[in-house]
Amino acid sequence: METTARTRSSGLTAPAAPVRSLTSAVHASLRADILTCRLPPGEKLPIALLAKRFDVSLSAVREALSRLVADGFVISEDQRGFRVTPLDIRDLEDLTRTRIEIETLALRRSMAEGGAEWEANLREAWDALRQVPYALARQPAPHDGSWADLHFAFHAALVGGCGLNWLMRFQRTLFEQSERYRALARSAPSGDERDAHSEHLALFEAAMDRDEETAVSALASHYGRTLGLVRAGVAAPKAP
Amino acid sequence: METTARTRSSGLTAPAAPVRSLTSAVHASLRADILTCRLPPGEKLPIALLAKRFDVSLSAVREALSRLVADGFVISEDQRGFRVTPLDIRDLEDLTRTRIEIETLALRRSMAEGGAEWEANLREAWDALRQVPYALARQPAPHDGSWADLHFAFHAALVGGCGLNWLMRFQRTLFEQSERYRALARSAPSGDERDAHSEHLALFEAAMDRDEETAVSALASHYGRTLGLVRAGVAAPKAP
DNA sequence: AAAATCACAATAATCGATTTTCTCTTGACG
DNA sequence: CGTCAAGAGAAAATCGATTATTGTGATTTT
Repeated sequence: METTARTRSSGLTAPAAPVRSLTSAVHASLRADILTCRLPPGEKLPIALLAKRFDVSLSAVREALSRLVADGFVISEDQRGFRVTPLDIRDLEDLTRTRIEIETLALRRSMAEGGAEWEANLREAWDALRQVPYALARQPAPHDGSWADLHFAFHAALVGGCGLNWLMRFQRTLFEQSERYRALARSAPSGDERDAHSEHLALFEAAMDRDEETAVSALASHYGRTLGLVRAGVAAPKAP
Repeated sequence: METTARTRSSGLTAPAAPVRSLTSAVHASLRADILTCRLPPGEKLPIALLAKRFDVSLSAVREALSRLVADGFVISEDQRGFRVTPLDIRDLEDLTRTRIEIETLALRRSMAEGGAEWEANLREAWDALRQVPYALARQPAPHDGSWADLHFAFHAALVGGCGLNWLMRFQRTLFEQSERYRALARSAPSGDERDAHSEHLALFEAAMDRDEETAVSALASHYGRTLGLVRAGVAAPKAP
């Protein structure tokens, strides 16, 4: 029963493995570039070019791309290669609503069934997150201990007591997908000025108090705010 | 606004594309074998062997396997190759509970918000399903118009009015994962003797009546029954 | 001038050879 | 006896070459 701190790769960043294959390395690198929008949505991903850039063979790139397709970050069409999955505002709305639905579900279950272990993990995640200033959220890439990484860990800990692995997997998928929209919003001129700290704090306290209604509404407004910010950011994208 | 009957690839079987690349063909074939447990859970998938069997190169197989990893039907470990994702009873329970949670959510939304189009699609899916005897569920592989295919289409239609694409995607994922357990149960000596027809009928009628509570409980017991059958089937697997 | 056609360049898909990493066996050593 | 280590064999990962497809733009046809 692996419980607490191990390698402390909180989650968002690549799984524990310290890169055991070239393919994995390329996959991780591309993934980070996509998550942060350094590789913009819709961008063509020419295999030969990438192979040169990473100094590996075509096959390695191809397989890395296949994995990204699996993750939903890249799309492929037979005979027409790969491209970064496009983003659009309609998808973001769908994503956000689904996120609220799923996490509400999971959060309720966690609060109802979560034991001491859940509480401990949640507190730990919150303690770690609170110490990193939100300003660092713009860090180039997520890595162990980065704000993005701790942010994910916090939200994962919130629903970590629900007892349903599949639900948590979906939560993760949705979180990662949203990450790209967040990156987009951050790069926009309007920036994102928000008090993430107090939003998270409210969430944390309501959860620890097992106050379902407060927690659930805090969650919904937290995500609603994210949606608003991204919408504003996308509406006024930086000049080409 | 693509609405009604087109190619009528109801869903479970491979997407419309008539196999545009070798890789896609291998992927589809392996996928079908895994879904039906012709390739048993946990089975090693040696690349060279598969390449010979399908008469294609290593790369093609490798990429097909990568895609299956994405689908969750295959797992891979760097340097140690691929194997069919194992099944276990704990996962099935998780899967079933999550399924009930998610579909309940989606079904409620559909009933609350679904319009005439939703009703029409649902009726169409039900009419198609009711005409195929459940006995044919044992058909070797899902294909357009097979019971498995129509069964999926029916459940997809049920939640098709929820308005959340992500939720529907998850519904699909869960359905496909369950398909493997169903196959397992069918192959077991205890078989699965059940009145799927009336279970589906009850579901259909409650949904059309917009009777949320009845529909939701019908859904839960429908899946609960599936769980029970599979459990029985797995407990008494056919001899090695 | 617009549409259809053809040849060429660019890019993706596929292949089979080569290199690297694991795994299993055999035998020495504690 | 059980543990550990070296080495042969098997399998996976990687590579770069080859083949097939697509897209483009010039050329021809209506």
